[in-house]
Amino acid sequence: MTQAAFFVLTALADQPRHGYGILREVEELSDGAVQLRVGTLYGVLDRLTADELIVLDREEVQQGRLRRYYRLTEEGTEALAAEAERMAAGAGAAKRRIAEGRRASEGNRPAGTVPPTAPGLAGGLA
Amino acid sequence: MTQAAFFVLTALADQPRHGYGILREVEELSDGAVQLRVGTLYGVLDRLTADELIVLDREEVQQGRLRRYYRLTEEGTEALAAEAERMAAGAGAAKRRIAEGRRASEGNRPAGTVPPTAPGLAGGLA
DNA sequence: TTGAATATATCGGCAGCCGATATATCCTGG
DNA sequence: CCAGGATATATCGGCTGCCGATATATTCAA
Repeated sequence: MTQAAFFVLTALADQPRHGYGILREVEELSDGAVQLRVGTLYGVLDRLTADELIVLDREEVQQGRLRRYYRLTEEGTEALAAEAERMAAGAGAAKRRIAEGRRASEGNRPAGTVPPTAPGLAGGLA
Repeated sequence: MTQAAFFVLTALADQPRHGYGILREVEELSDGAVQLRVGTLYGVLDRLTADELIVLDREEVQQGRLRRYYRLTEEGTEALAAEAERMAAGAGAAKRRIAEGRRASEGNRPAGTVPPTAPGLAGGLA
């Protein structure tokens, strides 16, 4: 799953939204870190629809402007949950390895000089 | 940062590795979930080198076969840590939103019928 | 009346992943 | 002895997918 698809699914996870609303929501939920582009959105929407991860919920006309609302399917919710799990596992693996690398480059120092930052190495990537 | 680049950096986070070793390491650290392809690897390696996130550590000849070892630069370690942070935040945001969506679709039901599965809503996305 | 925000959509360029392919060595099994 | 698989490097073309630019239309504020 691409980054863009992940964020679209995430934006739709709590409630149905229309295209432009997804754009704003992704920016907000990522605290401005992720800016989903208009040119990216509709391709993603088409692909997610084709994969049946999202579905057209309804169409509304608000103040003369068409709003096309999408919502997650059950399959889409599962796919998003699985992806979130993989990302969390990947992030955890990276963090542990960085810590390992730091320990290795620090070399053997007199016992007790290293602050106990080391986390447990439990858990892998699904 | 692409997924492939992320996993290459992760594989290199604890110690220098050569190309083929990265391939095996990524598969192992992801528990078989991620299979980095040979055709993908060298492009990633070139780009990461150009971006100075990794650097050629040394070359060895083991049993007549060349091994080209790469290692993370300080910048590479920082970039990986930052990406891991973003991924963890994104994963957390997705999980919270899925939970919110579940609550919304469940509607108002008689108090006490819903098992207390709801996790804490702490943390945002950087 | 001009510009920004809202709202949709398309298209071409470019970046990047992947399968196929190539080359070469070493080891194991038949 | 030789075929096949693992180890190890690298390249190339095709396809997918992101992004900037562009187009259209309405509403509202300056």
